[in-house]
Amino acid sequence: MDSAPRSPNGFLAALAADDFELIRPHLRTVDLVQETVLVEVDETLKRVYLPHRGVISLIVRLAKGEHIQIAMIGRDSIYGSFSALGDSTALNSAVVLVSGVASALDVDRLRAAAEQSATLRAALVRHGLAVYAQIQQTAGCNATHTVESRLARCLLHTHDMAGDDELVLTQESMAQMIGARRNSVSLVANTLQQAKYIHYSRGHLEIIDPDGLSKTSCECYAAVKAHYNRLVRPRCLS
Amino acid sequence: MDSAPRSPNGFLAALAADDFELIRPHLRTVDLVQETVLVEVDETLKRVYLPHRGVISLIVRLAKGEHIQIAMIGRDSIYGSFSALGDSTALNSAVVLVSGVASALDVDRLRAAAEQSATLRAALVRHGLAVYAQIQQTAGCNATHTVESRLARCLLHTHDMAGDDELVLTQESMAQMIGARRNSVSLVANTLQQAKYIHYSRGHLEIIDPDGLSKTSCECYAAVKAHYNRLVRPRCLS
DNA sequence: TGCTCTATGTTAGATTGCGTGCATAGATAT
DNA sequence: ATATCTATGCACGCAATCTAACATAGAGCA
Repeated sequence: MDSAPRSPNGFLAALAADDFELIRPHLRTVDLVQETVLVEVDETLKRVYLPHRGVISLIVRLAKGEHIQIAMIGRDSIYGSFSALGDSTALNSAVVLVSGVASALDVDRLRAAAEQSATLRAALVRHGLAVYAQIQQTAGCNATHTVESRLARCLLHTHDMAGDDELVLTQESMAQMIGARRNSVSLVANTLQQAKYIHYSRGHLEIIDPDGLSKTSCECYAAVKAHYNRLVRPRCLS
Repeated sequence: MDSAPRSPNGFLAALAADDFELIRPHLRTVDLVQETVLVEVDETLKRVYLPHRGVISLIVRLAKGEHIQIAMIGRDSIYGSFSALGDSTALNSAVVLVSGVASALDVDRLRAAAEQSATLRAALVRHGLAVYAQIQQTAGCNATHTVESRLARCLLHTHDMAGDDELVLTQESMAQMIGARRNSVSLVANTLQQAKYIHYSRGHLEIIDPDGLSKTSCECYAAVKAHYNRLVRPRCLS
């Protein structure tokens, strides 16, 4: 019970031994390279991804070329859980936000395994719901909260998901994540830096004071964390 | 094939005969009364709902007492599909937005049936994903689109979901749906009325020109419709 | 009929964030 | 060292929306 985790990915580590055996032979390790598009909306998802390090960003592309981030997948979770349970047409686009490493697995293999195991299906549903919880909170947050709150929230989430204090992120990409303009982000990022919550320079961002960021963030950070704790019991959102 | 539909609810009507038989004995008809809270976030969902008429609104409650609508469930779909597949703790609150009638079914019964039938599970996943698609579009929409576009989109969706041109809806409730203030809604609702797209009076709203509303609406309406058509093949979002 | 409540209309000022453009400075290449 | 590129800082005007308050008019009730 207190042995080292079988996998650095939370989804895999929490699986029952039987379920893990069903998919273990098919796992491949892949690099997650920042900016790589894993899948676009309406394409068929071929592989699910289980990050060990790094973050996958789920985004909705809008008509004017904007792309709004709706959720993030990190080392605690899996991208593509619902695809394995049913329809493998991607509902959104997935892009690597922070470089890292992941296990990858053919959707068909995972689907076959899920058809054999109710507990595996249950795990996939729970992880899918954790993403669902993120998305609904994003919807509420985007409707009413300020750019400053949303940025703080987003940085906290990224920090948790990546499990690393240093992130490679420009203000431009942060702006796209929260659906704001770059100059608006520049302003509030400056404020956060002066408050010593973060430090950044030319695309390198360091989270110095997560508690400080929490104060600036809206309640959405805590709300998502609570859902995650119940559904996924993550290591990084402890 | 061209017989009358077995049920006025799209989810039930599209089920294979075997799957329908699994749950038919447990269906109960219930009234959906406007403003009724079906479940609050973090409560255990007892029953799933399959509207024949009327609309159920899924909302996220935020810290300052706001409640933002993230999706709607109408006569084509089911509220609680994911609860039956896995975790039955509600991730959001569900409130009756437009009065009507629904079939209701104990979550436990549906879960038991789903455990016996892979095709039933697949249908539940597809309907759950249709809601997921709504929520992610709401997230993007709330981030960047104007109150006017969002209101037009929301009215079109409600119109489709309810399958009725006349809705009982105040400007206050519309405002809460899209996460805006009542006076902002008053302004744009006025514009829409002058354009002869809608007519309203003291809580009674009539959709006169859906095509006109489509022009005012952002692309999010069409995007959700496309996902629905693929996943659910609804009758009302033809 | 008159009273009251609720839904809607309207206004004014404040604020947030956008659109645009440009300046600056660190990083990289030559 | 110089040039160039990219990330960031910043400023100005503008549009959308919020906050707050008040006016009005149907609807229902006494």
